[in-house]
Amino acid sequence: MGKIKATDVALQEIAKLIISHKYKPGDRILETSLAQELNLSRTPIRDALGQLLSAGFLEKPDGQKGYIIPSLSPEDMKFVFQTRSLMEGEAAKMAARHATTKEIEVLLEMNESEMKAFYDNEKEKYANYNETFHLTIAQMTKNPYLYRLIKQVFWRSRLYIFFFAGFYTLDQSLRDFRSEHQRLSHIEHAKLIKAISEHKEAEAEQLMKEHISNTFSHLLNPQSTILDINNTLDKL
Amino acid sequence: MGKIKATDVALQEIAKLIISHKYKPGDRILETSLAQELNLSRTPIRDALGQLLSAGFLEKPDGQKGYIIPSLSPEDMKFVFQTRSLMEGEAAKMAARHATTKEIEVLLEMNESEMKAFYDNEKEKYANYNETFHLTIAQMTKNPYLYRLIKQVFWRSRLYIFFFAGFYTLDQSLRDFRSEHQRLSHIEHAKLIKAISEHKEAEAEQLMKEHISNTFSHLLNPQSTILDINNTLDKL
DNA sequence: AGAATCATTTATAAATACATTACTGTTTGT
DNA sequence: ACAAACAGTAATGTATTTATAAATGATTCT
Repeated sequence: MGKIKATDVALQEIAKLIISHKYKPGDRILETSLAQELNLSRTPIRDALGQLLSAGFLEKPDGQKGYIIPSLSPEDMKFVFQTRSLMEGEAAKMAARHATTKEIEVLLEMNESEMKAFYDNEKEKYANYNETFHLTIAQMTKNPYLYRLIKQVFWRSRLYIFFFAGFYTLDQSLRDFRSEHQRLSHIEHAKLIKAISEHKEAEAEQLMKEHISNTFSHLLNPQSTILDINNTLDKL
Repeated sequence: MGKIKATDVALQEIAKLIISHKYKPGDRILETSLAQELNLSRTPIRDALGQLLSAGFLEKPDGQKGYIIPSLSPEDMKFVFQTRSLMEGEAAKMAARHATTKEIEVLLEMNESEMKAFYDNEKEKYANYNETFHLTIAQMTKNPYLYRLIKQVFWRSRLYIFFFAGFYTLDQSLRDFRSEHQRLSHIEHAKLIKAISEHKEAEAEQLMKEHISNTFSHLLNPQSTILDINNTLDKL
């Protein structure tokens, strides 16, 4: 039977600790303390930290002990989203090229659920559907390497999404504030699906790049209405 | 003092075992046997295998024991080089945008050494300079994520280079055969450096993509003269 | 007081030991 | 003869121990 491995438990839990702001950017994380906190031996913790490291979710200062949560900065954020734009733009293009009716259906269903989660104000769900959407398109390239790499940067970008978009934020006022300005990401998704289903490669690529650029601008500056069609990322 | 860690030793040694064809694509690798072979405990071996896994140099079949050397196929190879083309193409463009005189100098020196290694028929050195060249350009983007991902795919592509280009091949006749048809990669590098130093972004991108495409075609079919300017990868 | 040195504590790297799961070969039943 | 089932073996997952390196804090010296 499928048994859950301690390593995977550790992975989930560590990610959760970061997402829930228990550990913040800049903080040091130690194997030992985590092992205690999660009631596991250091081995699975080590494995999990290793994975998070290679996923770019953590960093290891060399010659020093422990791991650190990467500190977030607008510049770093720019790099992350720039990379996403390049890779996911290409992915959208390839998806548009090869998309089957079955795949389109899946995307449409996903978009439905996403919309529902949005109107029900279920942010965590919304975030999860968002991830699934982006990764599904990455998978539609049929290129396993592209998929793998996109997944990595996407994970890295989640750090920004979680810290700046106010999921799980303890500060309720900030939370409310952000909600009001939440972007209508799913609408952009819908447009993208349309372009993909019509096999319009260039358009799909363009829409994806704009979408990612919009996410970027909005995270940086939530009150701004997203109107700039020109790729914000390119201007930086 | 700087002390060499057992994990790093393991990394080097395992890579060497693969490169030297002691383990071939499709083979299963076991922690235990490696530990014995390298006279190390399982812990550093585990760490090293984990790193090679996330670098795409190994795969882990789930529900099964051991790691496997990914089996090589033209299709898989296409995916690898397609991804390299996308990412390194962009890298070349960005490098052309930001290149400083100092950086150009470094590239030129590298190209010199590369040329020398070629004429001295020092294949291993030649391969190493090649890697350094590509990764240096990736670094010139200043985007750490792009760099990291490029490094990963590059490593994956090395499997093909090592198995198909006849470095370290035990079969001497194959080795000789390949040598005669060795590509003048460094000449393409030189052209690329020129474009970068003149800040011709589009040209640099194009040259890099062609270069990677040429490498691909040549590995697939060594006797072919490389003349097709049209991107072979795009046609597949 | 402030810097430098040393001793102590704490954390990691590596090795080992134990528990669990996948693999192998044999046997048994049809 | 072939498949299913079982037992035994070997490899992995996890825990623990040991050895080494880093961080901390006290102490001394200037």
